[in-house]
Amino acid sequence: MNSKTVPNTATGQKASSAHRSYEEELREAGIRITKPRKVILKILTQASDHPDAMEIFRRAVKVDASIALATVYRTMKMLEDLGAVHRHSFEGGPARFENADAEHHDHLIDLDTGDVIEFHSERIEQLQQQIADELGYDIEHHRLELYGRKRKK
Amino acid sequence: MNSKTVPNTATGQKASSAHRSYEEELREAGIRITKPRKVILKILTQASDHPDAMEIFRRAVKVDASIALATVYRTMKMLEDLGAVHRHSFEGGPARFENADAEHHDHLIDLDTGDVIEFHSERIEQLQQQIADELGYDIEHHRLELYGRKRKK
DNA sequence: CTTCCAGTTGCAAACGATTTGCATTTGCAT
DNA sequence: ATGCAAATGCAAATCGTTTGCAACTGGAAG
Repeated sequence: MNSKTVPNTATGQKASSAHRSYEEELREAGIRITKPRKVILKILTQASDHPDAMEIFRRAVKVDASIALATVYRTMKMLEDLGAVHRHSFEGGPARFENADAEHHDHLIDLDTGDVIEFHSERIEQLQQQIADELGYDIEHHRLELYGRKRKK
Repeated sequence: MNSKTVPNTATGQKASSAHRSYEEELREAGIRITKPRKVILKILTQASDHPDAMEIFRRAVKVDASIALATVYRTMKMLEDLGAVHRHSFEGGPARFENADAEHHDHLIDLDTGDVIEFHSERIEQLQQQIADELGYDIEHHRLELYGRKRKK
């Protein structure tokens, strides 16, 4: 009860089916695969929502009570630097993460539930590009978030 | 060295010329106009950039050394609730504020300098609206930020 | 132009999210 | 098995922001 992929392509299986497993990525990058990391990576692989660090920590502790919150933060930072996950800082709240290997998309955040719905508009992307061009800038990345509530009726 | 309005309509005078002065707004809302508030409001009226609370505080202290940072935060919250200023939380950094009575616009943040360039695309607004419609949502507000660097050459 | 008190203030302590220092483990290449 | 840089857990530190509280002050009422 926290996130949905909207173009709703297939039928709701594990939304974030990593193409290349996280462990493979770490191995390729020459980064150690430790016990706490395994736990966190598994949680991320199974997650179909956009959990924040504390939520990941809660799920991790259930598997291995000795894992520290700091390790979750360190691991998420590592994965972000590696490009394996994306960090989103929605309105005020804590940063929330999602697997990076999905196609690019933006988010609509349900103000009542916190649910995150993903969407994508090629047309908007083009317009953004065009605007940056006109302003003489190269876009590194962007952020488009719609905040709203389910339409009544 | 921190913000520019891009459509660059007129020649760079006080970018945020409040239509209705802040003091008028407070008065109308039945909110007291105190000494520290006067200082902060003046700073905001003169600001042509998007200062954060600490920056507003620094400028305020030059005028009246006894002003507290907490007062700046409280005043900004008050103005935001009043709808007189907009709060933007760009990438990680602290919240930055701007006068609310300009026409709606989005932002391009210069990753090298922190400068904020404003832009507006009616077409993008329409597309966002359309997307929300399709998803069955009413947009409360949105956030579109482009992060980039000045194009080389 | 006093009086009065709810609204405001300054200050310091509390906060939530995240990061960091450090001494202790632990992957994993040898 | 061995060695050591990398990673961990823990606690303390940081950053931006909020809050409790006692002292202070606009500005409406007299």
